[in-house]
Amino acid sequence: MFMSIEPMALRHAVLAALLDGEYSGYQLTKIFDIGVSNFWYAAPQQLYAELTKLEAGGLVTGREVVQRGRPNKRLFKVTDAGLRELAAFAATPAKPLLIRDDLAVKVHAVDLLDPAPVIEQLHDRAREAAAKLEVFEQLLLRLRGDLDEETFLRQGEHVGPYLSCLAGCRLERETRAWCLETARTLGERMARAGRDIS
Amino acid sequence: MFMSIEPMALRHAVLAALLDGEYSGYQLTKIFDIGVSNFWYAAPQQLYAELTKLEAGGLVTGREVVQRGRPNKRLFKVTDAGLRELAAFAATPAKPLLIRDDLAVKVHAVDLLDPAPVIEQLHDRAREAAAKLEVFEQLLLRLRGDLDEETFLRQGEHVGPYLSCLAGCRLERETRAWCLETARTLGERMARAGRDIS
DNA sequence: GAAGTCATGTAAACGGTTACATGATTTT
DNA sequence: AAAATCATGTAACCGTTTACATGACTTC
Repeated sequence: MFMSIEPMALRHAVLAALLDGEYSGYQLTKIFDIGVSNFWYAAPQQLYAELTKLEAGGLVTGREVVQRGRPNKRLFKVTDAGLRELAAFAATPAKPLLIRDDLAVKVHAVDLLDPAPVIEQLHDRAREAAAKLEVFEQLLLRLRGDLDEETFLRQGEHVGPYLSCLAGCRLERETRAWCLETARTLGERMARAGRDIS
Repeated sequence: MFMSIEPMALRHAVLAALLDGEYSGYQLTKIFDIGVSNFWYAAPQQLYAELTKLEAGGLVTGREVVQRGRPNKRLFKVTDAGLRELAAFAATPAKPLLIRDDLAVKVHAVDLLDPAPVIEQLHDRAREAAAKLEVFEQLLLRLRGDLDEETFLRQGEHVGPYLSCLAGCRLERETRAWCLETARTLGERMARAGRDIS
């Protein structure tokens, strides 16, 4: 059992991601790249390490799966103790969301810098956000099957992943919109400044 | 001078926050609580430590200000070397935004947990988002003075802080909306489940 | 033949958080 | 008299990131 009471945050994200089945460390890295990526980022190496710790703590169990033609893998699932841990976690007050955004720092300082590379990065980010948005929207379709959203949210059995994915959609949509607007604003200011010189 | 080339992320946020004047460590903690809080979180102790490192690296200079009735303070401003550092930072590709959200983890797992505390936390988060939104909107008003937004963005001199604040507004607005919607959905499902039992 | 995927780790360095520590002044 | 604000730090711990390491099989 774990002695520590509070921090250690990745742990709960891993438990939540494992709730709907058995996955290997490698498969988890894929899940963290897509389905969970809207609320948690983790590097692959973190996941392998975390699974080892969770297994040592009895919150997940692993079983070896022998494969032909491929390396063997270990599939993990959440134990009863793991579920209790998640329940305890869910009942304690959430910490406010902590943001740290490189690109916003650059925009904040843009008046004293060359705006061109910042504009380029805003377009990059907008493209990434659009791509993620598409992935999330596909995921929503898959999750709700042939029901429309309202019906699914009222009557579906597993709405958690759907609801968290909706948050991801909102974030990506706004990110895309802000990046494009900001890039346009900075671009127009650049154009004007160029004209003023010539 | 700093030897390391890339990570060390707080540093750039501090430089960006210091661009519009001289501030003490204590004042910086206030700025990180408000104006910068839409793209970076830092604990007070981090800021004191970071200022010390930045000064040792020549990226900021501090000057002692003797005060009566209050402890003396040190005011810091960005040096030319600091500005060059920021410029170099702004020109390198931004890392994708990394998210880690406790509350979304809980929502993701909510189907197997007691939804009541999660709903409560969603309301808490919605309230916080609304409060932050108000602060940001006041900040926007202050920043653009008596110009309307469009005119200010075209002709204003310092639009960086305004643009980054717009991102904060978008985020808080969506956060509030998602939290309230999600809380309502979960609440209605709870009510139905309660009726089904009785 | 090269690139990509499946599969899992270790170790070192870096960054962030929490707890502790101090002390004067101002406001309630 | 107590609480809040101004003002700055140290030390220990925890969590995250990066670099390194390995190897078979599959697809282009």
